[in-house]
Amino acid sequence: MPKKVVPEEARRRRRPTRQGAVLSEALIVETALRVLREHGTAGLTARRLGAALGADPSTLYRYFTGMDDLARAVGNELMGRALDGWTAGRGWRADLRSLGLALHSSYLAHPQAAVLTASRVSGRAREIAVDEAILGILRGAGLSDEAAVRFYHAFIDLTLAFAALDAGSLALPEEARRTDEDMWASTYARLPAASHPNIAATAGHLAARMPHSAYPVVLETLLDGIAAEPATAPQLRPGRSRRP
Amino acid sequence: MPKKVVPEEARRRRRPTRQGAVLSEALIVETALRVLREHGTAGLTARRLGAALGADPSTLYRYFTGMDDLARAVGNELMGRALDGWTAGRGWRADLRSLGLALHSSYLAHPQAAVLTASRVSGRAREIAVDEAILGILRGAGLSDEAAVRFYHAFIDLTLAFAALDAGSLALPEEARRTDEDMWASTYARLPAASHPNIAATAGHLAARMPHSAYPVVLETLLDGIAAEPATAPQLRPGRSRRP
DNA sequence: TTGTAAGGTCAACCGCGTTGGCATAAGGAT
DNA sequence: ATCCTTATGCCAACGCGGTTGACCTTACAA
Repeated sequence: MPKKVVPEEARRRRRPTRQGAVLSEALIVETALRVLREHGTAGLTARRLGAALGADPSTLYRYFTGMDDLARAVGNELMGRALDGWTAGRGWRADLRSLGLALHSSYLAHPQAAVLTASRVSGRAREIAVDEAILGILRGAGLSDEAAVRFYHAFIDLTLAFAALDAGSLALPEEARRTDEDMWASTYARLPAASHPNIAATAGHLAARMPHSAYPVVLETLLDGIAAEPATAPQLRPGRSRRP
Repeated sequence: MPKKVVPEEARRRRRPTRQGAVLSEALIVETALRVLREHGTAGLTARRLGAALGADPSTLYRYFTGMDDLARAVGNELMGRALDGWTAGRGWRADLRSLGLALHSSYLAHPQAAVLTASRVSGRAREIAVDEAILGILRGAGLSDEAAVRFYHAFIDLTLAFAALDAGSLALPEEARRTDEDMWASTYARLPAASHPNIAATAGHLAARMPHSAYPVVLETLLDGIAAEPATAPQLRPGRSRRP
């Protein structure tokens, strides 16, 4: 058992496993994403990941201190993928909106992985890059440092919190997911108007809206809130505001 | 092993366990909350809960179909506790704000339980009661059914998503929590201004704000968004708006 | 008073993360 | 080319997890 994990950039010897695979941190993370997709959130086990890699489970401890550490590496990978498919330059509001949606959908593209990682701070490089980008947009929009941090905090936590929540239902086994979605059309729609007048009156709207994410709605109200914040620097470029 | 779980209200025989305890769904849920607080999110195991109740682990399967079902019952309990400590009647904006904060703090009062349950829909009675209350406030404020449902969805998902996120860090072992919080004062504060100018410039604000929840900030922007929605009914009582 | 089955217990199954010991081959030094 | 070191892989085992099937035992209905 390793006394310490060797950092990826210091690795020299790449001994193939008995079954011929040459391991690396990137290969393990990538394989973990595949295993998560195929076997679900609880299906990422050291034994199964080892088998998928053609390696002994204990070998993973040469690369990560434990399954927890591996999970954080997976989270960092999702952050990086979001940032890769994103470009700035169309004004603070459009940039912030597109970054939020990119993060949200990067996580939802791997729901089982998102459930496992979205609530944890990895502190790794690509996560820090995302933080830097958000603060840059807000400060570039002319907000004071205090306001920039206040809204950075709101923005990133909102995005990750919704990523985790929305991923939660997507990550359910197909059958359970349909059951949950149907609940709005069955259980809730059948509550008697006498005891639950408001649910009864809106059952149709509920069934139509609840299976989708509320993230875009809340994100827009947050952007409205940012737009209403007085700027302290002259370069404020006002985005499309709710009250033009 | 039971073929089927007998619903709580149909139970007749209350045989005490070998160690004298008389079981019930309520006692089990209450004990689960205690075990969660004492042993953490991963510490709620059938064996440990059985021991805390003075019963065999397999006895739990007479009351719940599995640990998953038990978790949903715990979540329903947290919903109920929030609703118990809440009263309406001070206008839609104050009512919605206080209900959101009540839910948020009810979950944060049991962080280990919140992590386990906040992302799951229980479909049980007290959760439905919360849904009915929210829809009632919004429709009572004069919103159209469509708008009421849109903002109900945003409100409940926002609240639960933040409850889960914020509970996540509170539920960490004391040492890990301090490490996470200190990260803003150590790792982030030490990033060179050359590569991360925006983080470097705001390090002080970050260290001060990040350990707290962003929920109140986002909630207010959502309430602003609701206030800006045109009412279709005459009884709209405008709350304190951002633009008076 | 008696029969039934609800609600307990017991023992066992298999999978989990993790660890200590060991084998081997990669790659720098000579 | 050869040797030596040690990184990196494998193996076996530990304790704990959820869950199950078979089996008692006793509260209640008839």
